[in-house]
Amino acid sequence: MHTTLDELFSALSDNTRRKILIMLLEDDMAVTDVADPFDMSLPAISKHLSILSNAGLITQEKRGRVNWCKLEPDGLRDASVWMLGFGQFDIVDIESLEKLIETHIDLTQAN
Amino acid sequence: MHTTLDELFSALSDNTRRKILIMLLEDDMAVTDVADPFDMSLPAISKHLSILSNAGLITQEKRGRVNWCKLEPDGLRDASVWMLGFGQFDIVDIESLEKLIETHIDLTQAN
DNA sequence: TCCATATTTAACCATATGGTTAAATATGGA
DNA sequence: TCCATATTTAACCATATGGTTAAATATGGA
Repeated sequence: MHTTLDELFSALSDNTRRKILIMLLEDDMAVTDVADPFDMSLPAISKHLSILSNAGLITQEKRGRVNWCKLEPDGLRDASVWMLGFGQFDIVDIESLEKLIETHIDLTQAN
Repeated sequence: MHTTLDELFSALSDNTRRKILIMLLEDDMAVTDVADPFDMSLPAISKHLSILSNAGLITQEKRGRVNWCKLEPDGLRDASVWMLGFGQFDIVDIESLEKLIETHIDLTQAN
């Protein structure tokens, strides 16, 4: 799925959508369940979800009546590649990056 | 300068603005010079620049008639912290990250 | 002093965005 | 078959966004 950086960053520029992404980090969710914590109508959430889909940040799979929303792990890739490729590598200090890498390696080896 | 993630991602969601940031990676520039490569009016560029300022991605310093635009190195920090903290660490594969870190360390030691 | 240069501000416009409510659609289950 | 549940679509609305041109502002320099 080819999406533009415009779509990606724009999808990320809304706090509701960022919260949804974080919720989906836990587990796949039905649209109704995604909507639950928000003080907002179901159609509004439905629209946010299609924006996230179009940006490649989630996928949706309809099983029966339920449309399951699933985080798309590679969705952020283009955005982060842009940011890293941007060259301002100090965006995160080296130390915490190395810590993250170690964590990642640990997790990998735990599998 | 406290800016929201909304402002940050939203500022990054426009290709003109991303191009401007990359231009400023080279060197500080006057507003007129920033505008030059774009097929767009000066006021339009001026607006883009204030959006980038408000998002904390650049700073502007007026010297004489000229308003110098300068990349704000830490501007991307909050956005990238969000993306990394998001947990999907595979956004960039470990290998290229390590390569980047090495490059960075080389550059640091070259100073 | 007066013109040129650099930039922003004002007023405007078309389209996008993020929300609403009401209606439509599709599936599940008694 | 018929109602309930899950979700989307349609129509609408207010405000934001990204552009325009014309005018205003401020500084530099002859």
